[in-house]
Amino acid sequence: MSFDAMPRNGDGELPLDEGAVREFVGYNLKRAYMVLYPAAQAAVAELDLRIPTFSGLSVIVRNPGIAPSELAERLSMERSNIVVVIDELETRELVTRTKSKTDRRRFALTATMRGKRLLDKAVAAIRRSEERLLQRLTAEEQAKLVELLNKIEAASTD
Amino acid sequence: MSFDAMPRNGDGELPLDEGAVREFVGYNLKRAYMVLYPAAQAAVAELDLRIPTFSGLSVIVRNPGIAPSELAERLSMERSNIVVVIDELETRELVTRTKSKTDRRRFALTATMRGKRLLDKAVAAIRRSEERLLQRLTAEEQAKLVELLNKIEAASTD
DNA sequence: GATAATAGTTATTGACTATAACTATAATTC
DNA sequence: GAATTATAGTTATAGTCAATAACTATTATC
Repeated sequence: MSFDAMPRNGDGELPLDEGAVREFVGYNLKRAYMVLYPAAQAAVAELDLRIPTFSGLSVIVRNPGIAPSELAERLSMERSNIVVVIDELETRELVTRTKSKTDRRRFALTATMRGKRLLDKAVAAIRRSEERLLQRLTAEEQAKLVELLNKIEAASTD
Repeated sequence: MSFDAMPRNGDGELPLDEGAVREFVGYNLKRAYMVLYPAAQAAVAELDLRIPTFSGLSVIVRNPGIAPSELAERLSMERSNIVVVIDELETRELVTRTKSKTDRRRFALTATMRGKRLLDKAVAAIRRSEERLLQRLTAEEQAKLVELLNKIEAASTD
């Protein structure tokens, strides 16, 4: 059994149908992402960080000496775009960029003390933002969600 | 107990740490989205559709007579950006745009036969794409995932 | 009737992504 | 070991989508 869509009379009293998009996991994914992303953006903006810059910093802190190309791969970004991120991090003295001795094509990226401290603050800020927005999900649900998301991510190599 | 990050020697033999980003639901959301979105994009591209155009069409088909501003609201898009979508749909004769009689500021958008047929094809194409990429998830897992995503979306009004 | 609000439009900007072309170094192949 | 190929980083540029401001026409409100 199916219900035909009713023509709208322009007075806006009929509830809007969601459209076929709602059947897709991708659309639901995007809608949820569009809740968390702007919130995270606002959280790090207070520390004068953009999301890509924050992401770069977060990987460099945990991987002292990482090369830009490795960073790009890890974050699935183009090398050309990672350059801008690194420039920003270096200018703000959050990261140092030194020539590798074993391969002079490469740079070794290392977070400064200042970079580490700022990262800690940024992490805390995004945590607060997610805590607020994920209130309706239990810890188990959040874990389950991440597990399912990671299964999708893993499928990209299929 | 914590493990300090090991300095990298530049020979790339150490596995890269994920960085603090991975702790966030938002990051995992984005990574999964970045698997499904380009696939859906490629699927509808074969029908000469972009994702926003497809989304617009999908809502108009189910809501004959819908106004552009309602469409924008339903898809969480700016009115100014919806105009481009509608232009495209009208030019391709997938949708008709007629003045509302009760409120002459408004347009009434209605899908043509051609629009409905193209939507069916596009829906089928995205379905195939998602079926392939969501193979690792059971039907129950997919349902659970959407349920959790919708809880996040609902939190946007908090 | 004057004022404010809404619908649609246009132009423009910004953020992020993607591509191509280039230089330097290193790895390879003959 | 010289020539070729591949890799790392960079620059410039373009594309996509989202966001803002300013404008006109119409309707609603005071």
